[in-house]
Amino acid sequence: MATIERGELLSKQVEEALRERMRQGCFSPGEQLPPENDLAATFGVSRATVRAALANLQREGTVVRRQGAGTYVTHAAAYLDSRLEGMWDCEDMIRARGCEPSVGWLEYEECLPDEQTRRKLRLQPAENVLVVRKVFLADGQPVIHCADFIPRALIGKSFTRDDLAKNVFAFLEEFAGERATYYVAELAPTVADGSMAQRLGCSSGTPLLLFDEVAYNIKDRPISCSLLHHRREGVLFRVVQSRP
Amino acid sequence: MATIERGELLSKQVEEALRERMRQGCFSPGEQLPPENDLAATFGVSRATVRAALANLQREGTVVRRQGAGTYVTHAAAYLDSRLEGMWDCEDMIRARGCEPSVGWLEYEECLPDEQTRRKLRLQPAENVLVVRKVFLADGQPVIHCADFIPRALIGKSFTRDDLAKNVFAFLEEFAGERATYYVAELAPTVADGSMAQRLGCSSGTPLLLFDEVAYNIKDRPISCSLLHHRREGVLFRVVQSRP
DNA sequence: TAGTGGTCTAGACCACAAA
DNA sequence: TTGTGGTCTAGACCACTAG
Repeated sequence: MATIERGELLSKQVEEALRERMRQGCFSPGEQLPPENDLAATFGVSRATVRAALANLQREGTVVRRQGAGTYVTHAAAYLDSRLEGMWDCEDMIRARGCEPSVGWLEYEECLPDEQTRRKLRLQPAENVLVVRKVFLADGQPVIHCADFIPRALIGKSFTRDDLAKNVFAFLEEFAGERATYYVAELAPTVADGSMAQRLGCSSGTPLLLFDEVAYNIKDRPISCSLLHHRREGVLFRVVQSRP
Repeated sequence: MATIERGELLSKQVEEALRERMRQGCFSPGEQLPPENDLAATFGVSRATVRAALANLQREGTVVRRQGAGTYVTHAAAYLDSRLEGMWDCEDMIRARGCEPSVGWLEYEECLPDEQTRRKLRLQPAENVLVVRKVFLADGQPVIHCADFIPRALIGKSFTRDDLAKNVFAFLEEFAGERATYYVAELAPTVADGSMAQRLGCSSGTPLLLFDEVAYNIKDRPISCSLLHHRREGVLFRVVQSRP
């Protein structure tokens, strides 16, 4: 029943097989999973491979494990789509809520960054940045205001306005040959000011969730920073914490 | 130089040893770490053990790894204290920002929960909850308003007002014999209304970050839920995302 | 005491990146 | 081509929980 094949990652296949069974209700929330040795025998893989799969499920909160007691299914599996973890793209976030994403407005300019941006990107005083501002719509309703700042010097190829509608990380890979390996985001609550309210189609004073992010390449060099303002109705952020 | 001993978790010791060297500047941000085989030989452990240690460092964003290229130190190690991950306690959050935590105000009551709370805790219609409301201070300044909801039936021992000043998870372990194994939190921006503003010593309309949390025990039963309102100045939440 | 998950080893092979 | 990290195995022993 496992249909585990060589080729794909074995642990990923085991993980997906377990996930699928949970979706089908074969294992229900609160129930205990078979022991690792049984699973290893069932799938025809080593116990270490099963453990890798279970570790992934545990990290995302789908199962809870306790030494001596067993592995139990949680009902958190239902929340998997709205996780804060692994979010790299505004349009994916919107899709995760079951809406159709689009870009409703876009403008860009090349200019000298303000002091804070300059420091975040570790730029020399006279270095320019490309600033891209957009509003993302979910089923036609504005939900996210995004401002991306990219060091001008990184951009090696010429681009068009359409290229800027892409995710900043995709843009960086294509036009700067830079890959973001990690980012650091700071979360803060804020309220919409006049221009933000106008662009997001809400009234001034509406609460917004601000993500202040800086992305780095493998060499730990900052390659972009972004300010993302999320409307409360637009995106739901969930955090699942589990402990041993 | 490693001083790895039997007894403690080997992988934890390796992890700490590497962390310590990074703190001492022995490995600086942007630098490459020695290959896994070298580290294994240096510490006198197997490569799998080294990999477990590196996986932990990678997950928290302290290092970035790429197949074929190597393992690199990031500068994100400096942010380790303000992580959203692993936050289970308001006072710890406040300490993480270098402030002294205290409880500035506390009130509690036993009552019937509203419909939303009842559903979150999966309670029968007539079941009571213990509601505890407190305000946490950071160096004397109010920063977090916390409301905890605990099913009354879970509480087996009698308690005093002082017991309620504790972390809800510590309270549950002591007075209900229940351990929280994971929680699900939803983040949302909001603004202070009249009473909230008064308790938090801010003006009405001040932006706040709301955590709407539900905690579960190992059997996937909800054992408490909480509404946490954070002032922007009070707590800094950072999220570090890394990708393979 | 039996059975569970947690840790560790030694070795193998593969995929990928850089010189 | 060389060296890196990524995956997988088979087996061992330990720590904890429950009956």
